[in-house]
Amino acid sequence: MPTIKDIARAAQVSVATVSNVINGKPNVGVETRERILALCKQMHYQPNILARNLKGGRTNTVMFVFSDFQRSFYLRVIHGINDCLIENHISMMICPHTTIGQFMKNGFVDGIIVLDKNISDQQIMEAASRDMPIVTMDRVLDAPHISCVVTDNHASMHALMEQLVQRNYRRFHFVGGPVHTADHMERYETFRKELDAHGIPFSQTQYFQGDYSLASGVRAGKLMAVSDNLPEVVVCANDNMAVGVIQCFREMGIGIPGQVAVAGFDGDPQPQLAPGFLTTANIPRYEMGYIAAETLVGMIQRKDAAIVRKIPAAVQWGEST
Amino acid sequence: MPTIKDIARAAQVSVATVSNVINGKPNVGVETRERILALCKQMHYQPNILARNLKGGRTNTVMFVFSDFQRSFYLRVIHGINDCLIENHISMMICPHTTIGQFMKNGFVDGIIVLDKNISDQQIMEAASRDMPIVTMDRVLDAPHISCVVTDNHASMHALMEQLVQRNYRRFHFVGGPVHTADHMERYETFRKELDAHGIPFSQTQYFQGDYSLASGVRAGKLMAVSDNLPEVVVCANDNMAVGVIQCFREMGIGIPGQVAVAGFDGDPQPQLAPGFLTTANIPRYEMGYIAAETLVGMIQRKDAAIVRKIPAAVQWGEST
DNA sequence: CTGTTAGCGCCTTCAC
DNA sequence: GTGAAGGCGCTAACAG
Repeated sequence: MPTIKDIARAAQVSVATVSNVINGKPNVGVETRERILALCKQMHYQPNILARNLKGGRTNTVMFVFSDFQRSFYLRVIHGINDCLIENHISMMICPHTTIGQFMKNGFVDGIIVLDKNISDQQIMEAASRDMPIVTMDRVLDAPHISCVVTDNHASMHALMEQLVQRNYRRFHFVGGPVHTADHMERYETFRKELDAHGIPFSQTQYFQGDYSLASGVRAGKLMAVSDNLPEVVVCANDNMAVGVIQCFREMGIGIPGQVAVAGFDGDPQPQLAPGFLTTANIPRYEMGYIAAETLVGMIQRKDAAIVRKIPAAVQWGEST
Repeated sequence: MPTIKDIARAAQVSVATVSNVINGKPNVGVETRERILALCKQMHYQPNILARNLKGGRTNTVMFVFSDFQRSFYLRVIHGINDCLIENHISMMICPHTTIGQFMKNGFVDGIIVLDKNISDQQIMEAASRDMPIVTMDRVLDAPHISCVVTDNHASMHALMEQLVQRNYRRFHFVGGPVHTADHMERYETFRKELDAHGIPFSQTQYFQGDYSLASGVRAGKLMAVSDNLPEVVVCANDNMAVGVIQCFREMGIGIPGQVAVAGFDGDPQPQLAPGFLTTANIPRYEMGYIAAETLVGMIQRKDAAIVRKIPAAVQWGEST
């Protein structure tokens, strides 16, 4: 690999001049510039990013912190991030939470996208406090250099409920996720608010506690069935639990949507169900990745201020309702 | 961020001594070493990777070249790679084929894993010729610094056929992929060989040309059905086509496996089918990623010679046969 | 317009 | 056992 020195020698100029040409500085004569450019091409010169960065420049690399390789829909997030970064000629580095230390700290990357619950809020804040632009996904943090991209649970649940009410569903059950999670709280809150808005009553006997797992959906379904407490429609805080409810009902011979309708929330492919069967709020994973990357690039290149972007999930109507 | 200089100043020693301590050189007094180590911890010192590499060291970073974010099973490959790299304290950089240029060339990464058909053999060879350790996946290249990790189509098809024959299937159809692809050729070749080995005849009327797409599977199925040319079992060069065949048969009221059995090859989740329904050769994506990374790490750290690793896919018996 | 100089943070001789 | 000096490839500040 030729270095800037080799080019300088070949062109009979100083390295500074070559550097100026490469970086598009105007202070170089036309013929000198052309000559150097030609040489660069001819010798296949590639500036060394490491050396360049050592001097405080940019690495044109963004880090994506992410560990959950079990959930295949995350590939869509990565895809979105990647597409945006490609357009901006930026590279992506994927790091699991275990190895971020060395990179967060020494300017190896220009910015960070965090979608990893193993990272504490504090770690993120700390990195941001060193002027590192950061975008968090699925988590909201209030700090100067931290932008956030999250699902708009309110708008999404609102839209879903509007459609359900419009189709004349009146007796609702709700299967909730872990009570302390933001997703659960926001989804449940809006669910209740919508019922109130339409004057539909709701009591504690209509609420079932789950934990986002399929098994907890099955449990909830069983509980409804054995206590002969069937609603017109079951709204679940996520798809997994909805699938559990459906499986349970099917096994017990309860018709869907004939006897009970079921709706979920997430929109990721459910191998146990026919595609498009489940009515759900479809979180746009690809788009959220793209938007996260776009936001980060703005912060890096244009010093954009931190911003919280709430992305609504479109209602995807299926046969389950 | 403190630099080595800051540590040296705080410890009242020269930077060289600090450097020696950090790099585990023996030529430092015990108490000096301890004092410096303590200081490093206390000041949260992190050596700057960029500067370190400038001097020809390692970046401890591996590049994974990959573009096909449509196929979700690739997440499993990434997972495998990632797990192996974590164990070796190496970071992973994911680059689409569009941005590899700058990285392949200037020692920004210690090695490369390529799983991207958009990269030409020649590009890979060229990078390898500069002493860059490379592992290709799903493609075999014969060059000094290039190892390869591929599916063992022969062994896998062999195993699949053995089981089919053992279950007394005798009349086989085959739906092939694009004839020039290595996967098709190897799978078909072994398919034929197995038939021969068991004295089972096969004629051109039993071969159907597909292109790995679901649609081509449907076409093949239709062709068999309308020409009243149904076998006991249809072996497909991949799962997609098998799903097509199955869909077609179902629509035409042909029982599976009652009238015709169907087997595929790949083992990736098929949203149209119940999980575990299709009999197939299950390619271990995670493991292949892991092995690819492991191989690369060996080449980087232990200067292992290039090697071709063929990974067999386990037969996964389902209800379709 | 072009060249000289001085670092960026670290590591590697080579003295002492 | 420790330190001083030089250099990796590049850029920025300043001279000329």
